[in-house]
Amino acid sequence: MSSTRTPHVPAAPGSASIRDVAERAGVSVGTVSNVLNRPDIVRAATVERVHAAIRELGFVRNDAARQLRAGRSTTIGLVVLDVRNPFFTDVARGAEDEAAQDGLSVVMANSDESPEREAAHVDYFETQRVLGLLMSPIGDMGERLERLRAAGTPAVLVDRTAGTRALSSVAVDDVEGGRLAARHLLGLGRRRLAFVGGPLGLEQMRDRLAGAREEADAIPDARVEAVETPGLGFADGRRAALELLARPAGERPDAIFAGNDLVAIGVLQALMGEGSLRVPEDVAIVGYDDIDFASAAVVPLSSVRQPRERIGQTAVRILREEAADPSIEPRQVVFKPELVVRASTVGRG
Amino acid sequence: MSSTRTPHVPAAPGSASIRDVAERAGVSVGTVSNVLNRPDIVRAATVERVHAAIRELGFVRNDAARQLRAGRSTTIGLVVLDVRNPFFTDVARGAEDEAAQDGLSVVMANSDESPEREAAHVDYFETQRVLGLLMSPIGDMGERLERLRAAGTPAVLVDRTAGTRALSSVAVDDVEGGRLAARHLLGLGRRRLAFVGGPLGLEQMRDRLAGAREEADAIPDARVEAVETPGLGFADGRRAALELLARPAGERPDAIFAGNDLVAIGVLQALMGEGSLRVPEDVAIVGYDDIDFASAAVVPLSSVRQPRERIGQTAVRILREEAADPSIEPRQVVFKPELVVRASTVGRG
DNA sequence: CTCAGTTATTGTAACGATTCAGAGTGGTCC
DNA sequence: GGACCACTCTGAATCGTTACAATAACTGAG
Repeated sequence: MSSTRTPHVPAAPGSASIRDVAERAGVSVGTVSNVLNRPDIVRAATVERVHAAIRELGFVRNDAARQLRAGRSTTIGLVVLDVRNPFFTDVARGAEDEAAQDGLSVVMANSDESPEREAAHVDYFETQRVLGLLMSPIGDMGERLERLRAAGTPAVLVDRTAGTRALSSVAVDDVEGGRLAARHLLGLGRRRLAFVGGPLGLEQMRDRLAGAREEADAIPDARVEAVETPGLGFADGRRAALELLARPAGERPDAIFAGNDLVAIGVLQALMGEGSLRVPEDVAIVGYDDIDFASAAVVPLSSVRQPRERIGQTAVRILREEAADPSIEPRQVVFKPELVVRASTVGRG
Repeated sequence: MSSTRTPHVPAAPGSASIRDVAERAGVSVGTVSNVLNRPDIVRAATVERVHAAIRELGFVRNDAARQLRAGRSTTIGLVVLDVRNPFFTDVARGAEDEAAQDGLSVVMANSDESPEREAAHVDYFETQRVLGLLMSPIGDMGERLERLRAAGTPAVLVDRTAGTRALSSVAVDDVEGGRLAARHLLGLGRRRLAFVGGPLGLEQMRDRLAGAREEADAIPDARVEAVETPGLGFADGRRAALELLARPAGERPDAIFAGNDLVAIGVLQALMGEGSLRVPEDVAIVGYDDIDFASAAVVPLSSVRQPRERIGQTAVRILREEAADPSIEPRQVVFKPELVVRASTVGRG
């Protein structure tokens, strides 16, 4: 062996390994690794020499090897329903900030409300042996995620309460959000409410609707009609609003509670544009999420705000704990939403 | 050695390795690997036996080990300026679809227009030894990307022409886009155009403005005034529009060309809302990007469309070629934009 | 001068998948 | 019956990093 020691080629430009660094600095690979991971146990002069070699060779740690050895990566996978939705980007931001404190990274994948894409992303993250998964699932992932958890990859549901006690989740009380919105509208004297959002297959949507109905049921002549949309985009809101406009004026709702702000803005524009209705005089509108757009809409939008960044932060914190100790009990955290009142319900001043 | 052969523990639930699979199926690890990678050279019965073992053990390939051996990952890193911008998510979509054809994955990172975050993401992807990088850089990444390329990690600039011949890029001809928009507005008889967008430090913005001016210069009494905004959001458009509204009516432009659709929608809302102006009668508006919102605005927006998904596709295709053959010449692809005419310039019907 | 006790460094065995030279089997052809 | 081929499969080496036991070099204490 020692007679045929490999010359270990000069190494392509940027692909120096720890071994090249060791050779250059005149130390062993173990020492280089120590400089990288526990510099405190290495003599200062040696640390300096190794750093010099690293700089000269442009050495960059190979994370694949590191992971292989460690068994786990230091990346957290985040699968969101829709990257375009500011709600999720804010959650992502909160998660990233929290993760960065521990030197963890967050990478984002977009399922775009497609169960197939979602499954593909989870597959990918599984092969990557990510530290854990943060997800707002579209399909029924419960069983799969429990299996993953058992296999050492914890998952935390985001913006969804776990259907099972076996998984952690960080969500916002959507029933309460629905109550807040409806209570506000009812308090303004509106009686014919419509909930515009969907698909109602989404738990969040069902809960918001249920909360609203709960409030309306407490008032004799009040009711909440459900206008289901296939998605939660801008265009879905428009379409739903056009449907409502097609009705005789007397049968239209006098208040609309939208499944999210994008839908609300779509509704708003269609009602004011095509419908020439006045908001809030003819119809009051409450959105959900309180995205930036909400306050900047033609008529600033009243909306139910969720602590988005805190959701991301909390989810990462739980994930970290579960990754460190798999036997820990799953936790379900539920935040309270908050109503932000603007001109779309109370007019000016 | 053979006397002390490791019992190789039953393996924790989901963490079976290729070795466990081999043992279970009664074949060698090499065969399992072949079943995974070149099933055609393995006897059908063996393939079936191995697959059964895989299913029984819930085996999932460890990508870190795979990468380590291969030297490169099969993941493409995508760093975008702003995940919320539908332009980038569409580019991402195009990239993902193209990549998926080759079994490659795309992961997205958001620099949020911060050079620090951008650098951190590039660092991360570098340690990951990604197959390549797709990015719309904010800071001056030229030098760094050239070094990465030399080290075997090609990068393709997206939505930006490379400042250097040493890097590939896929962009859209923004000067032409500016020409299209201005030509259209001038053709409608408008003479006092305003370009609303910015910051003008962004190459894209300068080019669009330059294209518009080029057209206007060909017509005696036409001119294009630049109204610079600090960013490209909704609110930036609103603010700029309010400024214009503050002027005496005679000094207001009769047509506005916005740096992107978000700005255009902000302008639109402020002009119609606060300003009570009619669009397009009093002021015609052309946006840029043709995002979904554009066609769904209060007044559907005329806009300059860029082939977003094709940009992503093309970028991946170039990246793949460069990854396969590092000596290949960098290419600069420039697509032509296209004008989509809607009610914000030509009114109804 | 030896021995214990630090402190700094080395060398090597993993981690899991892939690759590739080689071995075993069976069939065909002369 | 031997040579040759095709087809399957095996087993070991390898990728770059980390952890850990072993060693080396020194410092005082007795």
